[in-house]
Amino acid sequence: MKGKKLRATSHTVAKLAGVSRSAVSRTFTPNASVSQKTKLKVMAAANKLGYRPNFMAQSLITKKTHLIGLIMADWDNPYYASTLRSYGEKLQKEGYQVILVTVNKKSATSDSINFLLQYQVEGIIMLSIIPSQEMTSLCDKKDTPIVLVGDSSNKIQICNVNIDHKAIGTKLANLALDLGYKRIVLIRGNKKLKSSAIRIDAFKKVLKKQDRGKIIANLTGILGHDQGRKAMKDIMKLKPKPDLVLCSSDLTALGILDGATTDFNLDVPKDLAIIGFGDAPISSWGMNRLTTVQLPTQIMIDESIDCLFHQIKNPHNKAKSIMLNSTIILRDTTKKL
Amino acid sequence: MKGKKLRATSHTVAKLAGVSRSAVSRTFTPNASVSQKTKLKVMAAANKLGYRPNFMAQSLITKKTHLIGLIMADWDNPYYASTLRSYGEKLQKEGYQVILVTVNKKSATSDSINFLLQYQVEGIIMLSIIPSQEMTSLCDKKDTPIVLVGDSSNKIQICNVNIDHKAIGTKLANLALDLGYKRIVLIRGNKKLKSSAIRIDAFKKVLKKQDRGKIIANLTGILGHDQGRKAMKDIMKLKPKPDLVLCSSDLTALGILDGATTDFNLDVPKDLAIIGFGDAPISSWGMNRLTTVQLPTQIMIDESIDCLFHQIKNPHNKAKSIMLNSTIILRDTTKKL
DNA sequence: CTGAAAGCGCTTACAG
DNA sequence: CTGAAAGCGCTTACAG
Repeated sequence: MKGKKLRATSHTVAKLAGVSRSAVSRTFTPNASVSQKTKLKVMAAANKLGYRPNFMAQSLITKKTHLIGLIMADWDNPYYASTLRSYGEKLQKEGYQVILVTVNKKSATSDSINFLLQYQVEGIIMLSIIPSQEMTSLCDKKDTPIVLVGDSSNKIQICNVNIDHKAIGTKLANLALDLGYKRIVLIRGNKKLKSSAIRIDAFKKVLKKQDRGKIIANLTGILGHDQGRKAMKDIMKLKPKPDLVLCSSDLTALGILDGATTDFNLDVPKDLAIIGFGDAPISSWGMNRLTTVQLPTQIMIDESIDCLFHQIKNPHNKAKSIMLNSTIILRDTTKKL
Repeated sequence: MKGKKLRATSHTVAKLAGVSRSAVSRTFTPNASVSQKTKLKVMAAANKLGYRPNFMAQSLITKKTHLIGLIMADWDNPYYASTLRSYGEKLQKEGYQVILVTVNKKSATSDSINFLLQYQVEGIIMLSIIPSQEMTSLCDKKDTPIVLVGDSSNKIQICNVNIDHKAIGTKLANLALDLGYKRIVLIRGNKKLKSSAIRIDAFKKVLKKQDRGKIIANLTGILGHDQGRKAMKDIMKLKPKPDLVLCSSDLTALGILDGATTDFNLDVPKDLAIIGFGDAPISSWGMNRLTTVQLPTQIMIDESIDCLFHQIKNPHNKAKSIMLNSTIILRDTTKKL
């Protein structure tokens, strides 16, 4: 007779403790009006039965699920694990749990949002998602706050926390010119990402304005170490030969670096300079020493959470976007100034 | 007058469609008995109102939340992002969503489990968690299946999917001896992890049995690139000097490698050989080329999900643990055979 | 401080 | 195929 023991409910506990269900509920509600005496009785019964309130039932009444949806694409990024961890820890500290939805770029993000809304999440954070109008109107209908981290879209009214890509593009161009680079290759991943487009536009604008330096190739669809290393083969065929490769990700840059040194025996930065983006931990390890752009990751996380909570607490708040500064870290894959 | 529009419920939809709430419910239940005609009416109303069933309310009746809890520690591992992604994708494909709980080693995992149980998760997967009796008895009380991935414990009756650490420890020892290494340093992270303890025991046993080779240091509490690189300084002080460092993680091994080559100008593997564990992507990049142990990561993920679903479907199933084989990958940080 | 009652949004026998 | 009713496990006015 290993019959399934019924799960303890407030009813069971109330019966055992000899009180009403209300009393049980109050015992588990902070600052509710219960006498110490009944509280103790209820606790004893609850412990005996292994009872804890059912959040699902609770949420039906309180309208609070304490659930935040996190939608992530672009998983190839090495610092995504730590980003995710930070979100998890911060959100947990605030008393929220995260429902994680993974999305490959092709799949419909709208479906994920719909799913999350059915779980009555109190807010949604989207990382590296290319936003669409449809997605946001979904959340609008349900009054669920949403914040987009890492890509912007002027067409969409949505709270967006992002790097100031225009500024960093300009900075990068000035650096490249100051260091004397003249034949530049641009490499990035998904060209639909607004962020990199903005950065590159700003970069180009500086070259044009100063009438120095030239972009001899503008490669897209290349992301990660292996694709970078492979792309290096095509880059070697270019003539004139480039003197700088500017990447949209550190991993890609490290692939280029590997290709250049291991496959083609180039001297970096003498024969070819490389600049990454993101300052992944690996980029500063012993032999890599990549010049790159350091992102204020922790600040982005904090700001996006603040932004979300602000919307949760003030439902009729307008979407206020936030722009963050990033810094170029000079290491060994570029010439010294 | 931007009054909050009330969320659509089955009631609202029913009224608009001119049918009963049952009809609405049936429309959203696959294979329920509804006529095409009412279904269409309901759908029209639902779309107009932006209605979708509330999962929380639904779960109260169906006893299904389609939620799986994922508890992770040990986030420093670089392949954790991809592991997480795989879990997410596979689980989503099966119609489940994941609630992610992050845990630092110190914090009480029991609390996380309690939390997840309150959300009525249908199962829990724990990654790199050091299990305790308390945790499992919690799940037991609620009849919630749990599977532990990546660490075992003989004291605990729990479904465990893990590498056969004894076997790989033996293999590693035989390899080390075959390659002629004699003065070996062992490095690992948390010494409470049963897995590495088992591996090391098996390793030692071979040395003892063959009466060859010697462990000249057994370092614990060292995990990740930076700590590895730092540990290399202590290793250099050892005498006699070691000829092999065996690490419990690729990242640590890469730190050792960086320390050896960058900080101490050693020739790897001539002056010092290094073996990692895990075969992280980085380990095979251009300049690293680390000899390491390749783990059947995808199989572990698949097996652990299968194991969980099996328990969900057969509630009275015994916990059957699974042992997986791993393979040594010979690259450039050890001598050739 | 306490309990009976109503109700959150849903599904599921039940009777028609 | 359809609807009225009961009920999932909880909380929250309400009256005492």
